[in-house]
Amino acid sequence: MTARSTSRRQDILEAAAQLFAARGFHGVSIEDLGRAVGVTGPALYRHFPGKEGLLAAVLLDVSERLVAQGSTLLAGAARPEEALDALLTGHIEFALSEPALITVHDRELGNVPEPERRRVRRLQRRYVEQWVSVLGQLSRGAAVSRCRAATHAVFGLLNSTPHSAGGLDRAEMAQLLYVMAHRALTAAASG
Amino acid sequence: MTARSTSRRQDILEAAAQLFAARGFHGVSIEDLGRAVGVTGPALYRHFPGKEGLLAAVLLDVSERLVAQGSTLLAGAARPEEALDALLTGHIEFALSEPALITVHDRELGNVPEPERRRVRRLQRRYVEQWVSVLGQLSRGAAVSRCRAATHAVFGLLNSTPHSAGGLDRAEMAQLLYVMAHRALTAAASG
DNA sequence: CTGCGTTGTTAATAATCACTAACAAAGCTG
DNA sequence: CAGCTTTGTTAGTGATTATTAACAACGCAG
Repeated sequence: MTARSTSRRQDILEAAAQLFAARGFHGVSIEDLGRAVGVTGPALYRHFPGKEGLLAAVLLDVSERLVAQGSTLLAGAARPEEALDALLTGHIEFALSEPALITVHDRELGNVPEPERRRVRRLQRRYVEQWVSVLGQLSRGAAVSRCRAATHAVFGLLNSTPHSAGGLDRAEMAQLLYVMAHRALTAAASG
Repeated sequence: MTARSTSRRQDILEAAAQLFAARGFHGVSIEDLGRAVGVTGPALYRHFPGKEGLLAAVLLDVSERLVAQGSTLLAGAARPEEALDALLTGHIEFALSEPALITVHDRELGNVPEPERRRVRRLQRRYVEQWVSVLGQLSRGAAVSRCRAATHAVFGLLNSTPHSAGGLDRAEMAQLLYVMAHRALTAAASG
């Protein structure tokens, strides 16, 4: 694999994330994807096995990055409070930097074929469990199912960024999301 | 319009909400929609002008119901604290009762053609403004753009229910969502 | 230079899709 | 009962789609 083909492949992945986020998997054609990187549709088959395989590559990439980031952050945190702070800050940074990836990540799993689908699900589950374990440490006595539901709810809050997008600048938005998510989680952990 | 045709029309709308929520607008065919209510595909054209018109009807219905519910609740609330409580409880009830409608409502606007699209957008905006006005009363000094962002974020939190779905029973989930959303909003209003 | 792998192209294929046309049953209205 | 409306059917039609085939330019290794 040459340097040129690597960057072309990366261009396709990024364009695909943008288009899938904006119009949904079935709302984007192979021709659309090619045009977005300046080639014709069938050229994509030189880089990916097909449309579903392209989506699978996008989802595997984002899922792996989230889990890897989570592992790194958890390893560097001494106390659970620090861990929660790191997870929140990291996820917010990710959501604000790559809104298209975040959108595709929680909408398009259903269009990924097996066996990649199973792998993506596993990674998503592992990322959720990283949050759940921190939440469990912070709230003695809270049921795991409650921590899991709270984590999903906070993901919904944080991942709403791509859809609201609006009037706040990035720093204000990051701070707002942090304080809202933090309060929501501590409320869930102590309720 | 006979009683039978009304119920058939309603059946189609409900089936369409389910299918659009599960697979996305472009992931559902007219044949799929017909089969879901026990008729062939083309029979739908007796009740709706086409696939886009059907989606528009679904979105107009849910948008109107949310605004109407919001108006009723706001009219019955004496103080802003009561209003917020009512909006939260009402939205949670809606999201838990009709997850498919909630999902379609915040994903499929882009596939609604003009001029219905404009009407749906207006209704969605009015519903957001109902929340924003209450939030503004509760937090003197907070910028409107901040209140709007906080409202969108809380919608993301509350509307995450369809995707997590999991281990909690309905009453527990409702209470968890309430406390998380309430804390998140008061944090946003006072930060 | 020669030859080969890489990365494109255009053209064709087969499937699917939204939608229309033509026709049929069935119920209400006169 | 006769006729019109409602609601359905099956059989097209034309457009779009994902994918494959066949072929061309191009860079690079020998």
